[in-house]
Amino acid sequence: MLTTKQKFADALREWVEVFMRRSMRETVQFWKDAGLSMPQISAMMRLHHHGACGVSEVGAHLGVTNAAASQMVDRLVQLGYLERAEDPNDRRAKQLTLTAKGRALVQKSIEARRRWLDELGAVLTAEQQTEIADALGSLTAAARDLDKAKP
Amino acid sequence: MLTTKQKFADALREWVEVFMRRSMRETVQFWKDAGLSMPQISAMMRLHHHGACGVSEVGAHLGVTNAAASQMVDRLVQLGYLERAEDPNDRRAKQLTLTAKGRALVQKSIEARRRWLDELGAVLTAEQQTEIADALGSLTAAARDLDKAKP
DNA sequence: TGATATAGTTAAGCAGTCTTAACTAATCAG
DNA sequence: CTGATTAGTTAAGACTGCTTAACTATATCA
Repeated sequence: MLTTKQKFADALREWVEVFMRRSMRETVQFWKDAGLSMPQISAMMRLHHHGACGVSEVGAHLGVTNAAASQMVDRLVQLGYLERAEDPNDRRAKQLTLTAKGRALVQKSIEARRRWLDELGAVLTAEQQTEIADALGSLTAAARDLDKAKP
Repeated sequence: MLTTKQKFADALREWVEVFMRRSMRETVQFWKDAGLSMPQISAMMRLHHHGACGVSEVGAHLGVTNAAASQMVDRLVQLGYLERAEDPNDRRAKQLTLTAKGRALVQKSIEARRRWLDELGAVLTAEQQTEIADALGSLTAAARDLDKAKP
């Protein structure tokens, strides 16, 4: 018989198969339509979620050298999605932030996914929706804790 | 005040966001270490989940031209991850399949994500795990229904 | 049979990503 | 102050990924 742990892992694995493949593909497609690549998306998402940071942090996040990060940031600045200002505390460092244009694009990408998720609500009862919302709340909290523990 | 529907949508959106960021980053990193890129991953995953198919199907899946798909497939064949055989029913078409080497790599990537999911289970109580498993079950079923209705 | 459509390949060209190596400029440690 | 470290940039070179356009070979239709 299956243990609680195994059932949990199986449910999660199945969910990943159905959802992730769809969501990942759609997301990449959205950004490709906007003329941006995976690394560029990752960089902008990093800034959206973690706020301003330096060039090396972006590089570390993507697992590339500072040189690569610098070049990529430069392209995003040219395109008007990022702003690259001098850090007032350390004049060697730069503070990267999303411009209004950058924030708008991130927002649009999030909206696009939301529309698909909304369709799901339509085929579930109110009771199911409440249960699922609660369960996913714990799951999200657990994932965030794990991220904090070892980012 | 938030409606049931809104709470549901928010919980789902948040979870997808947290999971996507983490999973996408880790997956891409894993394959980069193996010397492969996102499109190459997608192509191999497509073959893993849907079985053998032709070059154009891979292209359609990735949203690129046949020429691009053909070139990419060629690289994967050179690297020994894919096999490109003639379709016996239609000699114009090719049947792409994963080689043993290709299957091994896909398996290793799936294992890598499973480890993270295990960690997630470790910080949740048995009760929470059961609730979440149930919730994800309904969610996955609903998503499959939706896919059948309009694929 | 002959015209047309389909599956895939090849070539040329452009842009993005990445690396290493050499460099500038600012900060820090002694 | 001097030397070492740190943040970031720049340049050269290799490679991927993509596109369009031209091409081969097979299949289908009338």
